[in-house]
Amino acid sequence: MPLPNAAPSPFRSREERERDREEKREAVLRAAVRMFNARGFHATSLDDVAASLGISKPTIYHYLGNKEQVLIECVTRGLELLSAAADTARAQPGDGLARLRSVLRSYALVMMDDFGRCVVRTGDEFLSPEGAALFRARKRAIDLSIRALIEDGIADGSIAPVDVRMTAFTLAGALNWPGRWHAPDGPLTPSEIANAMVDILIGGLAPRA
Amino acid sequence: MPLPNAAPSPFRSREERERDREEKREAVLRAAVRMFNARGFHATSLDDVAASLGISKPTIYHYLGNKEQVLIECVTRGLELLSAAADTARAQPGDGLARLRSVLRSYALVMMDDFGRCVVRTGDEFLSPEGAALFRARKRAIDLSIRALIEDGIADGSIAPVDVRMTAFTLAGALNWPGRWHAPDGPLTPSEIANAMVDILIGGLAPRA
DNA sequence: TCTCCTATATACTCGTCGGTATATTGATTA
DNA sequence: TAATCAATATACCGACGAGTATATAGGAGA
Repeated sequence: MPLPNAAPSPFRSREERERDREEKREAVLRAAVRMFNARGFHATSLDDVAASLGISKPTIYHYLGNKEQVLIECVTRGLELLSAAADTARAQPGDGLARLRSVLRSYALVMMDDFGRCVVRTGDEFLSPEGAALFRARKRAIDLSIRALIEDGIADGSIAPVDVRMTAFTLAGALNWPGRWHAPDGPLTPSEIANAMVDILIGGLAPRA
Repeated sequence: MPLPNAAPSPFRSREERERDREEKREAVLRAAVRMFNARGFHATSLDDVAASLGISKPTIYHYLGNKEQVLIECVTRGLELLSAAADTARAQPGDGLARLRSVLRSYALVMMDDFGRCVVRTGDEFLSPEGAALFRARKRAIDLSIRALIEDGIADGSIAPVDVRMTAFTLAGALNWPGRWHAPDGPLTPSEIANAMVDILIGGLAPRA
């Protein structure tokens, strides 16, 4: 076992080196997604991303294959957050409406995260046909999760008998939007925004009789 | 006065020439907006647009100043459709909720039009700072229109006492979304989609007691 | 008729950017 | 210690695409 207060060795073990590498990869991704979100994918050059990290472009290519792959990794992370939100909330107790509410809230929060934002700001047109197909498939899976939850709610009577497909589109559309306009330094916290939006969507506008 | 059935003269008067010019300008804009929507602004070259009309790039420059101006004219047309929708529906009779419903419906329909789509697909990041400022100002005006309508409805009791700002964001977000996913050849007509979405937004998901 | 304007094309410039070839340095391993 | 591999840089290539210089052809007006 190591001595207490042992000076950190400059010699890295195999696992340490692998961890370093992973860390650098992540740093590239984080820098890239921020710039993609701020300026748009096509308007961001990998030279810019590299410069923002104080490195050079070939270093990025050392960690990631090409520009599209950088984008795909970013959206993939966002999609994973979204899927995780859907899956965990779905496994919770409560009636359909309560579980849907929970999913919607998490979904909205992800949309105010850098990687979540990237999902909604990345149109199919930025990806190669194969990339776009994968992207659509993963979004579709999330959509189906939400639909399933709505169906549950209708079945147990906690949700009104709405058109499931259109409802899922409408909810997702509304909750995607903060990905485009929300500024992290605004007066409202993501949590407040998520709560407010979900309440409006669940309750509607017409006054309750 | 002209003879009945006069053969159309190949010699154009001044007004005819001006009308011709306007028509060609419009044709360029229509071709451009379709391509921008399909492939994205940056991925569409003016050579592509020109080719789709069977003309050459300098001809586009003859009618429009530069690529950004082409985009600005496209979004402007979309924004005008949106403003018109808001203004005409707002002047109609009925309580706040009824008028809001009418605006939302029109808004959704515009989002399934080429120029309306362009508004929602064009991020600020595609525009120069001045262009973006103008764009934001016009979107803000539309947002304020919708907020005013919501306030009217709350005042007359036809709308529940919701948070006006967040509600406007939520509604607009939901209705913007068809601009990104709606395909003109889908099974549902724009009118059906608009109706379904507006019903969901107005009524909410929770069953009425 | 001579000139000017409009509409259009061809052919070019020039900057940007994705991607790569290659060199270097230092640590790892046989 | 020699060979190898990881990490990084500099310098380059090639494509693409916005925008322009310039030519032409024909109608409009003086």
